[in-house]
Amino acid sequence: MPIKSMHEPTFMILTALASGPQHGYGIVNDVSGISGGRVKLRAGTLYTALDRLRADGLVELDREEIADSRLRRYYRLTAAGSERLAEEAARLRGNARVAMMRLQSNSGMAGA
Amino acid sequence: MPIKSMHEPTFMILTALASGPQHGYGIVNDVSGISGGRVKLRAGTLYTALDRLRADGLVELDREEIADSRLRRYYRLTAAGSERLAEEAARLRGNARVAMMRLQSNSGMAGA
DNA sequence: TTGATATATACCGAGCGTCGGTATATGTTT
DNA sequence: AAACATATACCGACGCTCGGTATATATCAA
Repeated sequence: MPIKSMHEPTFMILTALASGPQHGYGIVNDVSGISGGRVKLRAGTLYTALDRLRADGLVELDREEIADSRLRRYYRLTAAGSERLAEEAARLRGNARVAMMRLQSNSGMAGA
Repeated sequence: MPIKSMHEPTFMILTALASGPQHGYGIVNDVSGISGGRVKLRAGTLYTALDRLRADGLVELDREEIADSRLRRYYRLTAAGSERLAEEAARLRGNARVAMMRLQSNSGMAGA
């Protein structure tokens, strides 16, 4: 069966991890930055997604640290996670391309 | 509030209509084609989405025809629908770009 | 002529992922 | 003392899609 399409928050989490391991809160901030403030990950979304991505083998635990007596749990992309993200990115780019081409070739059609 | 992100089937329906009015079944076939067979719109998804998009003012009824004693209901993008699709396409392209850049700069990191 | 496939519309329950809120806990800033 | 940032995690509600079903006509194959 064809690969099911991914939601934006999930895609952004994988993208955040594509530049190296990060902990949950770091992902939230990174995603906010790379999306121009558009995607504000909710705690519920983040940790639910992280658990799901781990179960799917796309993300795994990197290490745990204690910073200022607060736990930091770092996650990283697996090889499968990188592949999956690459596929998704290619799909998004393709979809964007088709839409833009069609919009452009019909840009002057109002009322025609 | 920021514009909520759109799911792939919805995006594809708008894209299909970006090249001109089409009826429901035509949209299904068009979307299958432009997605390389990846997105097979279900009847439930299509008509539910069409109703929602009409309620949101992104799509409107174009005309109705009878072909071979079967009803054909044509839909078209509104100006708001075109704008919305353009925004979405730009967003997708941006997301794909960030993901690809990050994957590329980390392409040789396995085991590092 | 019976069944399968294509065209064409539409509804419905189930499932999944996100949203929004809440809880817990520590450190810093006002 | 209150507010805010850091940091994790759970939970109910909501929305969109999935998968199945229903209806109806036309064509094509067994």
